[in-house]
Amino acid sequence: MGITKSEIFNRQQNRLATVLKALAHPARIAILQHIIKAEACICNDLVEELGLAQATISQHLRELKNAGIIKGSIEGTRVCYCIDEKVWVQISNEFSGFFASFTPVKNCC
Amino acid sequence: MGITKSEIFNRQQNRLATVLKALAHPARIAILQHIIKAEACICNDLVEELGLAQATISQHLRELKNAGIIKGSIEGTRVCYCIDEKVWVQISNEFSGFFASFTPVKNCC
DNA sequence: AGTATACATCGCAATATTACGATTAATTTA
DNA sequence: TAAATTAATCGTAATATTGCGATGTATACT
Repeated sequence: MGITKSEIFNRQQNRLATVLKALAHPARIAILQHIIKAEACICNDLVEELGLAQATISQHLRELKNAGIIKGSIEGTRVCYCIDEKVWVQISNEFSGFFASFTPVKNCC
Repeated sequence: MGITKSEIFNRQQNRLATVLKALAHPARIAILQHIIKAEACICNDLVEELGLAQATISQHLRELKNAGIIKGSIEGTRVCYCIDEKVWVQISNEFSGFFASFTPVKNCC
């Protein structure tokens, strides 16, 4: 099949999985780290920084943007990307909530 | 191509991406939530709980196991799965570190 | 021994992802 | 206006993922 059966899972599970998928690629991790490090925004620098083709970087940026993690604003011929603070905090909280939901048990394995 | 160029990213980026990928599916999120909720371990219950075929659940469990997130111990004809506490904490810390690395800036977008 | 139970694995079909060259669109500079 | 710059999109090839039926394997029950 190859198609995820989203309808059998709840909204939270699908949402979490979607965000995780957006983050689940080394190039996209690297892109986010660079955006964070550069403090300000980025664009074509990433192509030189990462050593991937421009089309590939653009595709990764689109995925991050679709997930709402980053946002871009047009500045002349360039596009300035940066972290969407609101979403970042929200995701961060969802994640800590998820990880905090587990508390070690002794009676198993 | 369809193949990720892992060699151009560092160990941390690849590691983070791998773990994220293992978590990035609603079925695997649901499996983890069920294991956590049931406190003890699980096995065939997941097939009835989630409504996916046994082969499919088994495949998802293998991915979680490969990522080190869960571990299973054989108990007769059954296999008891549970969260690997050590790895869970480690991942949790890596994630909070990653999210904490961003601090809001004003001069952009 | 023979049957039942619980999982893992194989093989397949449908679909998604990754990467890139080529092209297009918009803006800036000469 | 022409050329240059920047980035999005299209099309395509290679590969990965998702899901399942069928089959294999190991242990438990009778």
